[in-house]
Amino acid sequence: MMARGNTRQRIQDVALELFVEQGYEKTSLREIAEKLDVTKAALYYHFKTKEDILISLFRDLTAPIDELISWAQEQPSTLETKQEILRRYSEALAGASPLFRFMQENQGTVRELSVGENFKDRMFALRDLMILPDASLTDQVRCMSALFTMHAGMFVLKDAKGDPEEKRKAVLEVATELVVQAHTGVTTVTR
Amino acid sequence: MMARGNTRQRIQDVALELFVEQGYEKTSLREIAEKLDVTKAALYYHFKTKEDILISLFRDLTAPIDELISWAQEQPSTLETKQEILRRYSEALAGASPLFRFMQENQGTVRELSVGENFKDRMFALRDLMILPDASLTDQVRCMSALFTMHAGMFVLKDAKGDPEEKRKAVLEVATELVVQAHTGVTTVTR
Amino acid sequence: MMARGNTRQRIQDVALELFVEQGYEKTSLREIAEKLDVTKAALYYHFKTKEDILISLFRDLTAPIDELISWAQEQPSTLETKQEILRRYSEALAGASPLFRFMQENQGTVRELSVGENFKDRMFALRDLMILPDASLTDQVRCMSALFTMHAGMFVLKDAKGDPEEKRKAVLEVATELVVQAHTGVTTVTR
Amino acid sequence: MMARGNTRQRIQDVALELFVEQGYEKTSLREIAEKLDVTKAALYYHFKTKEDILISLFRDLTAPIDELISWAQEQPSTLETKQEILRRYSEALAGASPLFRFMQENQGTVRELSVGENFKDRMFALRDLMILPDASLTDQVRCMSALFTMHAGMFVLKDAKGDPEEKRKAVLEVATELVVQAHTGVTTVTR
DNA sequence: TATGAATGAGATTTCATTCAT
DNA sequence: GATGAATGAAATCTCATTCAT
Repeated sequence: MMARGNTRQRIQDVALELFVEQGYEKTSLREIAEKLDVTKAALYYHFKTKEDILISLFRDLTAPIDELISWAQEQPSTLETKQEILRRYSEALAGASPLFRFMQENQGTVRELSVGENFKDRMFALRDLMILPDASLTDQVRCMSALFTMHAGMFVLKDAKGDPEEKRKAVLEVATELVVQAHTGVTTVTR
Repeated sequence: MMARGNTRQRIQDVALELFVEQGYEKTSLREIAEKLDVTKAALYYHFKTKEDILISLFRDLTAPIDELISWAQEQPSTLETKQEILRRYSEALAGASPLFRFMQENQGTVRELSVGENFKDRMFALRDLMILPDASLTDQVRCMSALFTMHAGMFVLKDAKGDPEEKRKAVLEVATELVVQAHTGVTTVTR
Repeated sequence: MMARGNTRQRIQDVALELFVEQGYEKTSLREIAEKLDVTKAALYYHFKTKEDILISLFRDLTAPIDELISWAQEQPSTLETKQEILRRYSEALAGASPLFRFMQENQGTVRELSVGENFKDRMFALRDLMILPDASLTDQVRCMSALFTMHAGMFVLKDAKGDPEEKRKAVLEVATELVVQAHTGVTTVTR
Repeated sequence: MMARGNTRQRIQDVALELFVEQGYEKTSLREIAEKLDVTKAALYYHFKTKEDILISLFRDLTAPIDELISWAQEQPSTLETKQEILRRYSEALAGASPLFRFMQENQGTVRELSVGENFKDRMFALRDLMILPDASLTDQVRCMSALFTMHAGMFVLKDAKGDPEEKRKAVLEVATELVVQAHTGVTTVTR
């Protein structure tokens, strides 16, 4: 009989780990339960359904992004604000990177989960904060690209050599440049 | 009773449609069979397993990319070559966009399928063709970002207004700029 | 937080309500507990098992019937006695009509519960009190029919218009006539 | 490997037997499958859900009753018609008596199944055919009682001694008398 | 008096797959 | 080329029940 009281948290941890590793659909509750050395029924004491575990995981991710969005919506829509958004977003991503990787790799599955909508909404909100309404198509692509560079960058560079913090900086730099360029039509020459 | 003989093709079409819409795991053979108005057993006459259907779909996607890669490997590693790679890649993507979207949204699931490895290999080959071995971290990010911009661009801009061909051009333009910048340290000012 | 001490009673009330509405099997302890805003474990403080709740409910129903039966067994087996039995039975039924309805609609489930036997025994005892041992088959049917008319009448006429007390009287009248007829071979002409 | 082709029918037979014996809820598909020596999955080849098995069983019961109802609706609403209805109903019941007993004993469970409504509708249709719209409350009870006498009679007299056909006749006789009485105000003296 | 946490057993259902015809 | 019938494995989920606190 081991120390309890943290079971809910432990379920979340193990579930996230397995969801990331194998995908949501391929991870069974049996697997989660076995890894925790509890019964399947115990999972149902803490979460109403399998999807519920996922949802609870998402709340932890979306909270910081929600904060970021509402902060941003109160700022003037200047280039400086946008640079700050990217900076903060970069940190939020780094802080929840496994979940984010899961998100990225399971879009298809997650799409029809109730949580999917929520996430999409966040992405669109962010996009609207980055984009200039009357910008050229090319500049709009730049802004989207800035966001996606940050998403992708996180785990694409995972197997590249180098310090993670340095890599994050490099990704942020490229993303920032894209936004600057979308706003000013020039780029800071970086060498 | 209509003339058949094209069942294999029809299976592929319906399967792709459903895989894209719902994901691979969530699509059952029953569903595919019902939509085709044949029995599940009929599917097994044409394909050895469910995964086999997926693999057959991938061959159609990977073939053009393989051609692109082997063509590129015989070219000199110049900026012009890379620009041409992006141009050709853009077209390959546009030609198989549903499958590509499926790929993107089901990375997690597809990863452990035999087909997953194949795809990853292609991506790495492409990356190696775009990147300069001794480039700065930032420039490497730019090259990756160029590739991902193209992936994302396809379906992120799906709901944006405007002609698809124009959008493709805009995406290609931004991607090209990123690569140019990674190679020369400057950007073509686009206005 | 309101003053308690009546929890046992409240459990019985809610359980009866749900058992009647959904059947015994389909009603879970979770449901009962939730409706009472206590935990399932609390139910187990008051009752040893789920079946125990049912049994406790039955005691309230069977007590008046038991009284009726033992009273009847001490009376002479005359037509007047039988009419009085029906009269009293009618009142007992009216007083516990939800439970009776449950009984009626869940015979199948209740049959193998220990409580089932008890109930059947009561029914047979009543039948033996109503029937003449050497009566014709037809007259025996009349006596059974009298009893069942009363059971059914209660809730079959539920959606019919009219005052419940009047309906009870009408049912009792028909039942009484059946017994009279079984005993005398004639019927009181009622118009 | 035994002779097949009749599996669907065998499932229905075994299911009815167990449903009658233990109730619908308490009968598991495992049990049915085991008794048939097939796997649970085989049941799902023939029926979409557990409820579906029940529904299929009901169709066999309701068909003759439906015929009876539509025949009756085309007849003049005379006493003779009503006597004929009872006669035919008696036969229909005798022909499907296990199913009917199940129905009677599982009203609670069956009520919310889609099949429940159907059944209720039939009962109401029959009632409307038997009842005189402007009859006294007592006469209405007599008509309902006639119907219920027949339902109950079937299996209440099961353990009584005597030939089933004779018992059926006796039940029919009592039911008929009730209807006659409701229509004429007198009873045929039967001795 | 009650709760929080958990269990063991079992329910219904779904799936990919097989094979004789 | 295809079907009808079935299987074995596993999935999600529910339930009555227990027990330390």
